[in-house]
Amino acid sequence: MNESTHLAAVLRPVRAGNAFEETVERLLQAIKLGMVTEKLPPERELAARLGISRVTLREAIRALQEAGYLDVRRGRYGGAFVTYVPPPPSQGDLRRAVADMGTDDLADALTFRMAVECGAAQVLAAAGIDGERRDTLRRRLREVNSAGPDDYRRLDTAFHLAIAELTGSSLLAAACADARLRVTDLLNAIPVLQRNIQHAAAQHEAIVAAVLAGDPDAARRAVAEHLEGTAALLRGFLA
Amino acid sequence: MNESTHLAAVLRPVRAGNAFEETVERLLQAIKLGMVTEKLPPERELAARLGISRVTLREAIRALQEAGYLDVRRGRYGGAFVTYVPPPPSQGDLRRAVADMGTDDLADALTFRMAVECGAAQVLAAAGIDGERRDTLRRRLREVNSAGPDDYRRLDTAFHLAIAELTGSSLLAAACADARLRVTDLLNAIPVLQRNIQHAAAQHEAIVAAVLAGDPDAARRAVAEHLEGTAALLRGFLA
DNA sequence: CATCAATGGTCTGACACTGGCCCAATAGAA
DNA sequence: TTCTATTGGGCCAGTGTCAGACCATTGATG
Repeated sequence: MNESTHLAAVLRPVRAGNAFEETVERLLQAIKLGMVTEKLPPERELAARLGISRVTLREAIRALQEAGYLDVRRGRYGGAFVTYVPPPPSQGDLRRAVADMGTDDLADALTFRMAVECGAAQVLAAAGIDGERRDTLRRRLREVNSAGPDDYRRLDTAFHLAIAELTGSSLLAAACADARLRVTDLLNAIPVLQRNIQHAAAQHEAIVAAVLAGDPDAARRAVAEHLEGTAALLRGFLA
Repeated sequence: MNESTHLAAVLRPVRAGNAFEETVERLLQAIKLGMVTEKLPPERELAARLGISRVTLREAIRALQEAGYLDVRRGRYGGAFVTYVPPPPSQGDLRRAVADMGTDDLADALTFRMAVECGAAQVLAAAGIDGERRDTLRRRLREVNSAGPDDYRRLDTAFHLAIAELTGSSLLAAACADARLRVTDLLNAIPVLQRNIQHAAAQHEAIVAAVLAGDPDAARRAVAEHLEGTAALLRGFLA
């Protein structure tokens, strides 16, 4: 194994696609994750946030509009309104989603998610968090644990992301968001069963308890167990 | 805290800069990390790897040539030869590097690195590795632990990256490479003391032992301790 | 009803980036 | 010496992207 082994990690493609494609992807994920429930920010603001021109953003919005995800209205109090509602889960969708990304990429994504989420929980537990942030974490926990099937995925995402964000590292938050994005389609394709929610709730409790107790090992273990459960659920529906 | 809190993580800039800038950055990092010690791959191949046009790549190479990092020669057996040699560490360089990135970004980078590297070690330990990969890991360990001050940083990078790569997740490998890149300039600015090398060597041994033993908690703890040591070293030189 | 502020819609000139093609130089091979 | 494969160097036409300015529409407000 010579030096070129590591080169792959550094000399990888500089950009994933053109600006238009990446923008469509981003917006689609924001919508599917339920992070934008009403309407998108104004074009000018959104373009600035995404670091692209308004023209490119508008092309992406138009594509999503034509695909039925958005309803764009002009005039004051207008905007790009989200019309997307998650489709009912089906095994067919799951298999298609897996086929779309390939089994290698699936393993990659699950491994990546395991690493960054465990890392985030561990860091947060090790650093300790102050009163206000403790409240935030507890609130997220309450929200996801009291969610109904419709809101569950969205609030689960919010909970997991909150852990990364509370570390104060935007790089870590971005990595966790990215990891979650990569499995969104898969999770959306499997049904949300009350039994699974309750099982996950106990694990969420354990994660929060470990973080609040400042126990990095316990936090790591709790997250690992939780994500293992999710992965097992996926495998179950695929088998 | 409404839904918009999480938006920051998803509606972040789509691209970090233009293709030229990103390419210069990539190549510079590959050079500084010592991953390219002799010469770069041919322009045509490199452009394909980086997913950019040859024109853009050539501009980046010319910039690095003018900055004294490369020596470009034409004709068969020509190419872009690396002329860069790491400058002697100095406190001034360190302070400048810190000032360049800002203290917030520094904390962000250190936190990010802690999370992803701990996550990688944990995942690798949990998954277990076969004979061939065990040998790879052991070889990397031997190399870094027997390195002299000149080669130390390069082989240390190789060792840390090997852990991420052995998980088989290219996303994770990329994240770890990215994390390392963000602290390269800082590490290059602090002197490599024999005492520090020996201290780190013991920690590297502990990491490998935990991974080979399949003990995720121990692996996590060993990496955390190691990176804490590095962070403390940085703080010490800054104080 | 007239006005206004916020928002999407459109256009233009400039620059960045691409893909492809051919030229120039170089060192080894014949 | 001559040939040849490999590599960097240069150029061009086409497309993507940008920044900014201006137009069009809308619903609230006075």
